[in-house]
Amino acid sequence: MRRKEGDKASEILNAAIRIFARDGFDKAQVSAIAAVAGVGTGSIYLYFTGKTNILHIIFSRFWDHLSQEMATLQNRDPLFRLNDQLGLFFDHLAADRDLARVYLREHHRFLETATAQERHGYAAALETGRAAFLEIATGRGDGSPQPDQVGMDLSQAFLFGGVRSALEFLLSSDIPAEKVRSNMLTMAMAGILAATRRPER
Amino acid sequence: MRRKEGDKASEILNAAIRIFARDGFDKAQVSAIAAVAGVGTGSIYLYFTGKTNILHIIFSRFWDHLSQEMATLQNRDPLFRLNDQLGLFFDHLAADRDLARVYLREHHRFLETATAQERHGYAAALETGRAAFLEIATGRGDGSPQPDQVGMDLSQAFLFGGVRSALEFLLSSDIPAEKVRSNMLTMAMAGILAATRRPER
Amino acid sequence: MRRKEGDKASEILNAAIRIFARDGFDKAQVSAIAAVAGVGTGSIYLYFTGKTNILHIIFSRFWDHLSQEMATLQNRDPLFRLNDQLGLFFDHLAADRDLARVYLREHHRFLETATAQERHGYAAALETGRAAFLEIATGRGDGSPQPDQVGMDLSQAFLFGGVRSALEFLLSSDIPAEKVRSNMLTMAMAGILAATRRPER
Amino acid sequence: MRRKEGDKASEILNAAIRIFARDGFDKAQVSAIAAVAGVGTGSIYLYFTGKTNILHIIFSRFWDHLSQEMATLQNRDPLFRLNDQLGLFFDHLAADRDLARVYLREHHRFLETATAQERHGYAAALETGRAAFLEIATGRGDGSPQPDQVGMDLSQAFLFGGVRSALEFLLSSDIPAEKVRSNMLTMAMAGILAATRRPER
DNA sequence: CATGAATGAGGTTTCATTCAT
DNA sequence: TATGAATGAAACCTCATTCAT
Repeated sequence: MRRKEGDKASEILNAAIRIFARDGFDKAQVSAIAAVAGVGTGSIYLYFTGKTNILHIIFSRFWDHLSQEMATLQNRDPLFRLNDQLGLFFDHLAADRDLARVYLREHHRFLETATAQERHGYAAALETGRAAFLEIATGRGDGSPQPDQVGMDLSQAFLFGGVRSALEFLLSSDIPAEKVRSNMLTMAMAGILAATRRPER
Repeated sequence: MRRKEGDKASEILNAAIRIFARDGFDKAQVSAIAAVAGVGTGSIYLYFTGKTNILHIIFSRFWDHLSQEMATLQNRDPLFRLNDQLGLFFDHLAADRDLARVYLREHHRFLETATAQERHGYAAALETGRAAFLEIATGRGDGSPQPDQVGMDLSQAFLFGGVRSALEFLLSSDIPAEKVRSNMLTMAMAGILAATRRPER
Repeated sequence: MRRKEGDKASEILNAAIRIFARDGFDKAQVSAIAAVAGVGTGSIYLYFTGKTNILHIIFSRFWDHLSQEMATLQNRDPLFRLNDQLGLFFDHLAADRDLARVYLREHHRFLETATAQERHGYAAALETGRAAFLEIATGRGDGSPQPDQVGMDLSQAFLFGGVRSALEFLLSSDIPAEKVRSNMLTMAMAGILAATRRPER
Repeated sequence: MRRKEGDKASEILNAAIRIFARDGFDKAQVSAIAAVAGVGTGSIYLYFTGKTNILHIIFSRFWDHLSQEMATLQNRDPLFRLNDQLGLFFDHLAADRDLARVYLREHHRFLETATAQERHGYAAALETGRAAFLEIATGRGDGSPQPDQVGMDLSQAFLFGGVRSALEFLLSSDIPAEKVRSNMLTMAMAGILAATRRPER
């Protein structure tokens, strides 16, 4: 009588996403997660060190998976690659709206309290995006020896914020994900181009 | 024997912003707010119905002020007007980093639980931005009778998300606000243009 | 623009009876009493030492008045006198149902915490009843030198309990006070007779 | 490793009776109950929904037990049966003076706030007494087709009030319970007879 | 490994009382 | 006298975490 897939830890993570999405992290009760996961309350602590740890692992796994998939995107054109990366990020969250909800409301906790180890996948994903960005900037470069790193990081952040809002929009409306996705990417691409365009002479 | 500046309610709101920024809404203690405000714990309840109400009023006042200032922006070119609006939004939050922090982490609670009355300023600000957006879309229009409203709302959301991330970036770095602001606006403008551009023939 | 009758203290006492009847002593708020009395909250403390003191004075005045009226009952037959006394007690509370409610629920606090001074009227009323009782017992006596004082006190208490329940009954029904009163007195008289009857030979 | 006697819920109820008797319901602290019961404060809420619920269950159990025992009283003479019922009521409370104290001061809360379910035993006890009363009234009847129901209810209430006062008397004196009991029943019987006696021709 | 009964620290809110005006 | 804004102590209840079984 095995559960659909994966071990008990995954069951718990999955249940936690539902509960965090419904109640928010602070109001969420560990016992509720256990109930949804179909395990005893105490069993949670066999797999996780506590409620916060569950949240960390949720995002840790999310970013691990995402960064791995991002690494497989091989489009030669860095602009399209970045486009694909953002699309992938959007798709992963659009596919699990509860997870998206948790991302929107609780991801800051992950960044604030997770260990470097737990943030590894996140850092990797960020770096992958950064690489594409750099390639765009230098590729268009006509010799510019020092692309503005700060500006690039900010641009990258800006795009993430845009995708974030697109997800928020998706959750609060009945618009098909595909339409939101394409609109969102249109703006993102334009933003990238603007950000990497060299200041007028 | 008046208080330093403003009434006691404002003192409490101000203190709450500091505490919410430091501890987050859920962990924030009313007694800590009272201590920072220099009033007795019970006095909080003379001015507010509870902790949640304080949060609502913080954002309610913020949006009321902002929407009023946004209404004064009179640039004839809607694109520049929108640019000014986003800048204004950014400036208000960049000027009070604790408030920005609270905005980033707790604004969703405001949208989820505040009354329509409390959300009035927010709605007004949104509408002001929407109007500029519509003007851009139709102004550029060559007869297009029905600008895509959903697309416009999404674009607006996208921009807010971008500004949001710019603020997040600002808080986590030592970059001067001015630099973040200009970079952010560059991307925003490019996004707007892309969003309102008619699909290629 | 004087109030109907009496001074501010009486207004407060009257208001307190309404509030105590409605909310119970513990839940009753001093500010609510002040509001009903039409005075400022702080003014309460010009006339009374606190909430408990108000309760004490309510009952103190009640018993003072009652004991004085009881002293005027001059029926020569002690049985009828006792009957009149119980009737008087009933009438006073039946005439002010809020006061009756307060009596039913809070009188024990008066006995437990009031000073001897405050309980003076109560003691006097009790003594008046006791005297009638004793007269009945000895009057019927055929030489019994020592009427059973304990038994008499208990009998008196029993009667008070009966009247108490009659009042409770009155408050929870629509029966006319007069009917309740007469039924109640019928039982009381029978009880008295039984209590003072000498054990069968 | 079982607890001394009974389950933890009973321990808590027992402790609550002591604390309610000592401090009154409103002043009683849940933590004090827990301490006396020898459990953690939080454990209270595993067995009861709150402080009020504890009070309800105390009286609910009391009346359940009492009504069951009352049902076993089989004296053919309804007068003696009623006598036994009152005696039983007295005995149960005289046997636990703290419970008696709680009854005297807090029973009205039970009647005012308990659910019909919780009041079931109370209603049953009342009905048992009513039945005996009716039997007395009709048994003595010489054809009276409609005994005065209101008068009977009032008489029953009167008796309960008398027993109530007897208990109050018992608590405030050193008189042996047995003496209080017999005196009390003497008066009660006389009252019943008077109440059920047909008005003189 | 698994459980869930038990714990107790901790926080929001109420309200009797005070006192500056 | 009269006021009512201000106070702050106090208490119910929740829930993350533990541990005996």
